[in-house]
Amino acid sequence: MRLSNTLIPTLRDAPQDAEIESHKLMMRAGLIRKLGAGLYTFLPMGLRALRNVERIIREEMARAGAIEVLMPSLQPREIWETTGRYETLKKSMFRIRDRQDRDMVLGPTHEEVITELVSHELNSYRQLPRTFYQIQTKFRDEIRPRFGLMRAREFIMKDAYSFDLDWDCLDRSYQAMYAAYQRIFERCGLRVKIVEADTGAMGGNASHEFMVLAEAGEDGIVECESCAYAANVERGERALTPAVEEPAGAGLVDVATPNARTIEEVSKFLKLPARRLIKTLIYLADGKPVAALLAGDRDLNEIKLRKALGCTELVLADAAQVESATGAPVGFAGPIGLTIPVIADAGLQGRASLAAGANKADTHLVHVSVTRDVGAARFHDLVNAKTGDACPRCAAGKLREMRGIEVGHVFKLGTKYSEAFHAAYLDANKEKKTMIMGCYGIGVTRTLQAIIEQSHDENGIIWPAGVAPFLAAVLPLSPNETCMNTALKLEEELIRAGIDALVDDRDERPGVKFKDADLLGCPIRIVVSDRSLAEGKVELRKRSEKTSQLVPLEEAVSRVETLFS
RNA sequence: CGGGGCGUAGCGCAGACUGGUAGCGCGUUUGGUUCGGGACCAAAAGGUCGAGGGUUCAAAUCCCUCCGCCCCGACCA
Repeated sequence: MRLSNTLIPTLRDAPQDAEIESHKLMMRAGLIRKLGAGLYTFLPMGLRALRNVERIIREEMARAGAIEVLMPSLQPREIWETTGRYETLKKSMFRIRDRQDRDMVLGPTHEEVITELVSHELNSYRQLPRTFYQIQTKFRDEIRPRFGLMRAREFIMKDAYSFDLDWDCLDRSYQAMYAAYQRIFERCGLRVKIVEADTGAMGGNASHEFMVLAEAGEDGIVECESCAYAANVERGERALTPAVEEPAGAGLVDVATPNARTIEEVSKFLKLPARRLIKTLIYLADGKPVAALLAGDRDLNEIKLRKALGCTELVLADAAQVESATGAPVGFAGPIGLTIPVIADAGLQGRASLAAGANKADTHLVHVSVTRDVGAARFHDLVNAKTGDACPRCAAGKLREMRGIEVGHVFKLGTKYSEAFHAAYLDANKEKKTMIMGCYGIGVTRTLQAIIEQSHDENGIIWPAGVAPFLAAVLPLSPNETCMNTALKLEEELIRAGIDALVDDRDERPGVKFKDADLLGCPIRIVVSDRSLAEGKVELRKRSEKTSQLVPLEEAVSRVETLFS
């Protein structure tokens, strides 16, 4: 491909709305352009790389025995009502009406569609197990689209669904997908961390996320320094050092703490470290107030709290609700004397000599003993694990926090969807059984951006060979016909060898071509110029390396081939 | 949805407080010189200043309404 015959609009400066490196580079290298919030056009370079990711996925899905289908994005409301998700996902779905006033949705995912299909088409144990997948555009009305393709409103996803005979069978399907995912991300040049994940609203009982470690990642991860344990913070646990009962000590004392509301202010005022304070948060669980207790140096995990309470809706109480529940303004809530239910983080069990709000304006209590003063509370794991906590799996390990971009997610779903759609089969004994499902997603467009986030330098993108839009960039440097013709001939030979090459045939100075070549990030750069041509040679350089080598012109193609064999 | 910020040429920005009819760098076009890490000289094109309304002799600038975009938070398969 000649650069002058395509559209690769590189930018010297990144648009001001691009925040993270990968987003800036996708804009600067002319991969994508924005149409609106969370809506992007793929330009030729972006599309070529995207197709490469898709190709890798298709190859690995085929190897794992999954079957490709393509389902509609536009879906009738009814199938969403079948599973009750028309209500639960209402806010995140784009909903539209057709000319007959029928309610439709733009599919945010396809469990309903595939299960509806399978319920009609598969009905014998002889036809199972089966795994279907598609690569399809999804639509989600994200509260806040951000970071380019990382969280878009329209994006491409590979989603796969397994239909199994029983739970053992599901385990095998799950394993096959898990292994396929490892291969896919490896071939994409990504280093991924596989973590235990929360199953969220999808239901099901086991789940792993494939995370690309990156500072810009939206997900928090905790991992053990010495064993294999790693989990999304949504679910990550910590080992509790056996609850040593601290002596209760002196009785409760009121202390005036004027205007000290936050943990930081109270800590400073009482000269106590945050971990000796009890943070009391008032929540409304399905509309009813409840107090959640945790140590001052901890962050509450709402997913854990919701599970512990067994409620569906959980919102932090507003100032008025806090005041009516505790009798004190926000900042002075404490567990003692509360009439609402109290639930406490297990890490507080046995602790003493703590401080807590007194449920009275400008007042805190000191010498609080959890056992003596808050004994009636229920204890559950309610907080996020953090760096330095003990590993829940191995004795010695300490946890550390990291951030990641979720590029893949595998779930054991169970029967939530197969039951709703009566996806069942007859077994060898003519008994009717419900299929067991798994589902497996890869954010394809997000993966593309994650590759750039993980593989770039100050000059631009460094494409891994498997996904590069072009494997080689050919730069005719000298402004004469010999040089240009040599470059074009080289391109032909590369194509004949099955290597996609991009020839920078623009009438530009060397510096411009070098800068753009670095920005575009093709794995191999071939410089053709009078200087080396005089000796019958061209210059080869890997994008990932600083040094180049001179090779005879006629050997150039074979040298490129060996670099990637 | 709450908080904050932004919207002026393709991109990055100044001008706004203190109203007087729009500017800089890069990019683009033409001509010339140049040619190994974003060249130089000369000439030029390109803007309903996000939209609508108001105040004023006069609005990019002041006021009101709306729209779009970004960040933090809440939220979320």
